[in-house]
Amino acid sequence: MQMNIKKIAEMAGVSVSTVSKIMNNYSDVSEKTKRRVLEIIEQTGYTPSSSAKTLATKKSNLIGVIFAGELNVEFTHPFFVEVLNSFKKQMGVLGYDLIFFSNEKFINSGDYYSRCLHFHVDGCVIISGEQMEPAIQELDRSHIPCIGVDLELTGRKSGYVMSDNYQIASKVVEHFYLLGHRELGFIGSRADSDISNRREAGYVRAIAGFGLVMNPKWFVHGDDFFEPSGYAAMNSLIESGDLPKAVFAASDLLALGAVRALKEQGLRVPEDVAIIGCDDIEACQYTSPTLTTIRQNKERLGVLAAHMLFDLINNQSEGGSFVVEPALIVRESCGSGLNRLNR
Amino acid sequence: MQMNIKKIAEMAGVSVSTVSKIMNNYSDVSEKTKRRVLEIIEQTGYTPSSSAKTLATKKSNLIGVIFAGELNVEFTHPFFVEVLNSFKKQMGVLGYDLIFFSNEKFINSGDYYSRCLHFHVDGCVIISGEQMEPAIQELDRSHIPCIGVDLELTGRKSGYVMSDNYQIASKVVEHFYLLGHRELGFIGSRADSDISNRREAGYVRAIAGFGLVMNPKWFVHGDDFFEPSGYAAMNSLIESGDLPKAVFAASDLLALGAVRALKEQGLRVPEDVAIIGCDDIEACQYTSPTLTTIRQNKERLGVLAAHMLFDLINNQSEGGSFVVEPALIVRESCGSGLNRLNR
DNA sequence: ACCCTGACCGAAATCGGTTTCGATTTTCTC
DNA sequence: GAGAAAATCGAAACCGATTTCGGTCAGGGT
Repeated sequence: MQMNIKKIAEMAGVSVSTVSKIMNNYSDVSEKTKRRVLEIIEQTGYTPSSSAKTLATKKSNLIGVIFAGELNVEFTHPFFVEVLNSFKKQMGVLGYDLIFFSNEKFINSGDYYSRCLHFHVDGCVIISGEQMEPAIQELDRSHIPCIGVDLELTGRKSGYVMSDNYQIASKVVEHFYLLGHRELGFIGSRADSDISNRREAGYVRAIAGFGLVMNPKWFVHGDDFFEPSGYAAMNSLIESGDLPKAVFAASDLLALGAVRALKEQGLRVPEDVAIIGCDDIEACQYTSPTLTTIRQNKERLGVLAAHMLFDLINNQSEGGSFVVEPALIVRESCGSGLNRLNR
Repeated sequence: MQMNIKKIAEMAGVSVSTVSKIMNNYSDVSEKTKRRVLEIIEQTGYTPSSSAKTLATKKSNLIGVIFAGELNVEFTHPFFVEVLNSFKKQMGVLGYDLIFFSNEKFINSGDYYSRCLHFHVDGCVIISGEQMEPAIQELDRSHIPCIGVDLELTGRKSGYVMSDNYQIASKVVEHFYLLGHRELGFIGSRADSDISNRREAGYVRAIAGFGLVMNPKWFVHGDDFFEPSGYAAMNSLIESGDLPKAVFAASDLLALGAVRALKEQGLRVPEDVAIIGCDDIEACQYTSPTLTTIRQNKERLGVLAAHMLFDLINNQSEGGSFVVEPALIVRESCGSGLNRLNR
């Protein structure tokens, strides 16, 4: 039988307010009645209704999760999924559950702000990597605490986490350089992808920094961060007849697609072309050749996002950003640079 | 400024009830006042509070998502992620949002039923593939509509979807058989994995059905459905010095792990050992060799789960199950069976 | 002019909690 | 043992919606 606070109160012979106080650790309840009431709560398996509680307190202990951007990443992108996993776990220990807004109900309207109000979420996390849309800006500027993952939110109650994309790029160039490569190519996502652009900009800068010249013909772009885009991009490079000796792909999936295209044409990785990816998703370890990549600390990104959001919700911070350090993970797709590097 | 129904009513010069009726398509409101009120709602961007609505109606339009089982699959298993993606999309068009319970808050208590009541979810989907835990049974037996994905729920208000695991196994054996293989091995998940066991049972039966003999030494098990387990399992097979000519792995990730182990020992796939996986996750297309596998129709599983749940919620069905047909996808890891088969 | 009928609208109870503040009881102090 | 302080408890307003049911009013029929 479905319980509510009134029934509990009756059974215990106390008032509704007393039961409520007990559930919320008020101090003005005697140990004796507290025990008695808790006993009954235990027996009946009573759980307070979240909607009633939310209605009364205007707090829901719910975090909205938004996958922004045109290409519906949703759960398909391994990088975001891993960040999300870590975020969910951390948010769980902080006492919050996650609610995922479906985009289908409001097709093209994407009115995230309204839905945040609708559900009374205490805060939300926005996962993107693409350009900022108006609907997101509205949220960013609102009073609702928001954390962007790979999305630069600058509102008063907002913050974001991302990896240092410039450092990512410069680590790649350095590695290529030390391995003796001077002809560096790049495979990115679509032109309006903020993250891809940062990596490209950092790459270009690092190339100059090492005194190399960049060849625009070796810079190609796919439609997204997924494997087929990398495959297509590398094929276009191959067809041009002018291949660089080393290619940095803005995601591991792009890199994997590039490798597949190369192999299909009978070209060897790393002997003919060296490849470095980005993210360090699990698959990197299982492919052949295993993929040299830049690791983004996905677990830390998730934990940081959770803590920043928590602080924002509890007014213990004013927003801001956290940029986490990437790390070069040397595997096979660039040759055994290990030996040379460790010398 | 945050709106509520009362303010809207005042601004429009009508009563609260009238506004509510307009929001819910009641017929006893004149076109004129309806237009006037809608105008104001539009201008103010008013969205009704879900908690107040849920409190009053006892419907939340929320679906709880539960990852059951000891090994925290969460978002890490590509198969479930794809089913979930499709489920989320379909549930979205039906007007529902998803809420993910975190396990951390109630460590080891896993009292899913209470949390369903707490959030007033209209139904929930339980993703598993492992054995049934008591906390799930409680939910299954409750009045809350539940759909299991790879989990056999039999309650009065429950149902489940899964692929036909026996057919999966028999398609594998048939394919191996037609390719001329007579020595068939198996790599499964842990012994208490329901799904793995079904596939194994079907495999054993099919082997007998083709008049072959099964060799228990060629049947090994990992700890889960992930890559490292497959790697370890294949290594133990290799170490035994007695390798089958063909191996069916209960998941693609297991299969990929097995391939990696084989390659590491200088063995060739498919020349030395043929491999078939299961699920047809995206990665199958990108590995080398590409992986022959049994495709589970993940999109259909998700859509079916959504519709079954919807019907259950609206009392339009009495539960039951849907078993979807698997399909053999021939790629490289068994050799070019294509030619022989198409003859 | 009167009654009847439908169309339209609103008052008020309700959902299940929280929180304030005053009332009552207990304990303490001298 | 009286009075004050502290501890304990409950009445009632409130959160923002829904829904029932009765009231008002316009217009049509006679």
